[in-house]
Amino acid sequence: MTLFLSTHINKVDKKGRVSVPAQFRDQLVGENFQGVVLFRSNTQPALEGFAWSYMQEISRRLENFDLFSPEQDDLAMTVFGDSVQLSFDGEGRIVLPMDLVEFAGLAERAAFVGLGNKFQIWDADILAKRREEARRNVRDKGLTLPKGEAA
Amino acid sequence: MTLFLSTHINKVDKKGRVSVPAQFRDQLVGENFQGVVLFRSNTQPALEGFAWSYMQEISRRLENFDLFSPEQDDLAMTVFGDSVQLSFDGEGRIVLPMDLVEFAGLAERAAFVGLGNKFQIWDADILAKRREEARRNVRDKGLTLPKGEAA
DNA sequence: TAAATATCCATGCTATACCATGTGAGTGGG
DNA sequence: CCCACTCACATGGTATAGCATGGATATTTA
Repeated sequence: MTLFLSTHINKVDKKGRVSVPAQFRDQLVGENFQGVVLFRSNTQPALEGFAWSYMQEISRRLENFDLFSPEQDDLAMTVFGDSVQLSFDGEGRIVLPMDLVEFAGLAERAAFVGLGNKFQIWDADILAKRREEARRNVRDKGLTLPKGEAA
Repeated sequence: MTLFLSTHINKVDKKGRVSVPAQFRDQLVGENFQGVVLFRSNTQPALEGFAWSYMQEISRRLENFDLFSPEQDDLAMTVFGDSVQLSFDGEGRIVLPMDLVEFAGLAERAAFVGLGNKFQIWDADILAKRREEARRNVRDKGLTLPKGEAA
């Protein structure tokens, strides 16, 4: 079971290369494909990363839609068509395509945020603001975890 | 498992030749046939490409219909009759037939869009509009993947 | 024989695999 | 308890092989 935890900040060099945190890499050993799959978050200025095997799961779920339904077309195009397969180099780095760098507003520092079976990549500064906002929401609205359902 | 991911844009030369992205090529090469099977999309101005192995899967599913039933005939005719087999040249290129080029409105740049177990070929400019629409739909309608039955 | 199609050859570029260096944390010894 | 050493991880730079692309030549077909 892959489990991405905690937040790690690494540098993005001018070619878009960035080290995937070793803790995350360790979760991916034994995969057929030594690397990650990235695509744009639908709701946030961030990239979402998965193990390649997780894409198979997504592929299976997509088949639950009716074939030729507009919803299926839209999802398939955004999920698969917008995704990229990035393999590690010898040092465990990936190269982020330019358009994804722009989409996430990535500057020098990239923040890898573990979210269980997936992770996100944020620009560190944007994430800091976003975090502050989230904390405020939790405090103001008194959000709590319901018992039972949480994984 | 074949899994077509990401979008690649390649040039179409004046003879209709276009390189199939190497990433896709690796998944398309079978024992029987070195190439790709193309269809007209039923819903969009695009071509759909499948691996040879996927065609066998479709063939298997068709056998679930009664032999010689009108449904089987109709399906088989549209599915197989409209399909085109295109083999690679030494450099991994295919030659797109004129009628398919017209159908998809292909100009200079052809976009290969990975959609999981199949891929589509779009004119790059037309795709840009369509992709924008797909992203908007996913975001506004809050489309998500349905939960799978098994984890 | 001419046109259309397939095969072969040549080239520039870019992605990626490789090598080399810096740095910080953790450990063991003094 | 503190210091030094070591190792793993992050980071920067470079070279090479694969890939996309263009053109030329052989082969087939009408």
